[in-house]
Amino acid sequence: MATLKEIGEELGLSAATVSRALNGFPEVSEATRKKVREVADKLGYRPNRVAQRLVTGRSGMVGMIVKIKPDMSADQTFFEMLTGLTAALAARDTDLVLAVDQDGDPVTPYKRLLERDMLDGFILNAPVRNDPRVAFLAERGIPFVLHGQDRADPDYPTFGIDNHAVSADAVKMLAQLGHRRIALINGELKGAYASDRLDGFRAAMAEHGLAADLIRNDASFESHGYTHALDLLAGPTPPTGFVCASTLIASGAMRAVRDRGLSVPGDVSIIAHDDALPLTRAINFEPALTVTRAPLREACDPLANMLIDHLNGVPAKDLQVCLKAELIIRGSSGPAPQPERSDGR
Amino acid sequence: MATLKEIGEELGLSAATVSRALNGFPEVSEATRKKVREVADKLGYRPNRVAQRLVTGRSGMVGMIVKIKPDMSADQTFFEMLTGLTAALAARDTDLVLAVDQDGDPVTPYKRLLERDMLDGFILNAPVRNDPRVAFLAERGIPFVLHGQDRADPDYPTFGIDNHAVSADAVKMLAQLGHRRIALINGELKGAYASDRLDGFRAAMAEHGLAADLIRNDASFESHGYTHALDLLAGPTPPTGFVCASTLIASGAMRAVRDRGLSVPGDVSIIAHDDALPLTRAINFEPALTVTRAPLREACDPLANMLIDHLNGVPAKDLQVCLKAELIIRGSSGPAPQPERSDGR
DNA sequence: CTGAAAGCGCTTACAG
DNA sequence: CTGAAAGCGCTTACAG
Repeated sequence: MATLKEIGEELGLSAATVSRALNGFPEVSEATRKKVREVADKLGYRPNRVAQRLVTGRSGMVGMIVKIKPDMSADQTFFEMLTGLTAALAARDTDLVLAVDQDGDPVTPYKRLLERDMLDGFILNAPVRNDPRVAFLAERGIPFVLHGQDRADPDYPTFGIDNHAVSADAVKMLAQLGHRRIALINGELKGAYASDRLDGFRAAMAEHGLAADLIRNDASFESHGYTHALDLLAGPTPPTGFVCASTLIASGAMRAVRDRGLSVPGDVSIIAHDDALPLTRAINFEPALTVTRAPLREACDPLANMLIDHLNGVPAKDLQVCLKAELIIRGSSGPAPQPERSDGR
Repeated sequence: MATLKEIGEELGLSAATVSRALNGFPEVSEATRKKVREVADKLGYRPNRVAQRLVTGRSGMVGMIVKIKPDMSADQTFFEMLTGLTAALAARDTDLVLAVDQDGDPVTPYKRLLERDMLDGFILNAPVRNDPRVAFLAERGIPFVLHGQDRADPDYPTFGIDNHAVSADAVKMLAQLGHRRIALINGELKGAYASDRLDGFRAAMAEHGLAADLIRNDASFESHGYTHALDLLAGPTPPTGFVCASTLIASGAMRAVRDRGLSVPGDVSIIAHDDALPLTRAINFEPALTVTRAPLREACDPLANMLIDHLNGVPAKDLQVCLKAELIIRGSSGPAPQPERSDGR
């Protein structure tokens, strides 16, 4: 493995100059830079990260904790994030170190990882409201970026989507199509995202003068979509519109609608939030699914970059992004069915 | 963060002596060692891994590639391994760096990981026969340990179970119970483990003078266990015994047996290989499942230790372990049903 | 525009 | 049994 010194010797330059040339320092002449680049390429130079890390005081590693649910339901999103984050971090010369949370206190895996290694920071995923990990890391001055939003006014970097608007937009669209009985099949309420969606749902329903009484909060399984939808449809005043937490839940809900002998969107409209995960593609539904869309994968680059920018001194207030999911109307939503009039008109 | 120098200053010792005391060098006096330990504890000393890595030339990181199948079927075993490996490696001061293989050439993710970082070695999982990753890494002199066995006579560290014996033991047990028609519902044949199991099955069937004609090789899903078992049971001479690649497949097979109106183990015996994954516990089957058992989790410590021992100079030939899975007889296996005699005897 | 020097925190021959 | 010194490969003030 070639070193800066070896490159320098070949050119009669010092290692310092070679370092500056390779690192794009402005004071190096273009001629020198060019020669250095050539020799570096010829020798197949790769900087020794460990040496860089020692001198810069950075480890070049950030941590993330994987929470393994007993039912493994986190997997799909986990792999999506893992793929995107490793790539995004690699582009910033950073490694992702994973640790597994095996259902204990939420901060212990962070403690362990911090003790063992000098990690530069953390990516916090799947926050709950006022996430305890935030207090833990903030207290110790460990930098991190939060994926999502766990409180109203954070003083650390965050990247996420506006989950309040996700539900609100869905309700608004259905209400404009004439739906009056709209149900929410939400995710598990412990997740901050789900409680934001619930708030958004209630607010939008109230705004349209509708009763927000058809609500289920549960893990994002197809089977839950099915059973909750079936149950809601069996009620006294069944919904004509479903707002679903995920395409998986929408899939179950759609199956339930059909098992009741109803059609989508003729009798019941369905809209879901779409993380754009590879397995359950909204476009492949019959009819194609109307969604609020925010590809999970697209959170990876910002998360990685924001964390590293923060490590480089960018203040947290400049690193807080909340995107709006895109509303995409497809075939699963339509006008509310005409009420059957009993007065004969 | 305290350093060796600071500890030394407090005691009037050199950093060198402190280093030796802390690292258990025999020439340090016990008195000195004790004092050093105390001060180190008092100051909360943690060695700077990056500095250690620079001087030892080791990165303290090993790599593993996660192969994400489109159906995410690798997840359960992946998380099991991730949990065990990170813990086992941490005990040896080593980090696990993951990269994701997105369905391309099997060696490209290794190339990328090697280019980016100075990894000390790799853990190779889910080998195929004569795995191409082996040639790639061996050619470059990169140390690795293979989980499983991809060829007859490897010259690198390997840890796995005797998959030939897994099937052979299952067949032998069923044959001794009088079963003559024994089916194998195997994993996907591209996996080296599955082809070993197939070989073992055929060899044992031949040894007992039985025809090995009821064989299915397919991904390890419950649904595959169900459809293959159903199909095999519908044949002209249906099996009375099933050897299943996994508890998941056994679960499907058992469902199929019952859907045919048959009972376990009265009409059909079922034995499966059990990785002891948390989700599908053999003991929870009704009746409890007879298995060959080899907890996947128990491979993690040996894999981590063997790789690091190898990095420390232990020759590959001393780092090749092939365990036998344990045969555990439970309620799902029993004597072959008495053939209904048509001659009236 | 470039170099010499110091230093990041550790380990390890080499002396004594 | 312990210390002084060199060195791992880099970065970065400080000089010139």
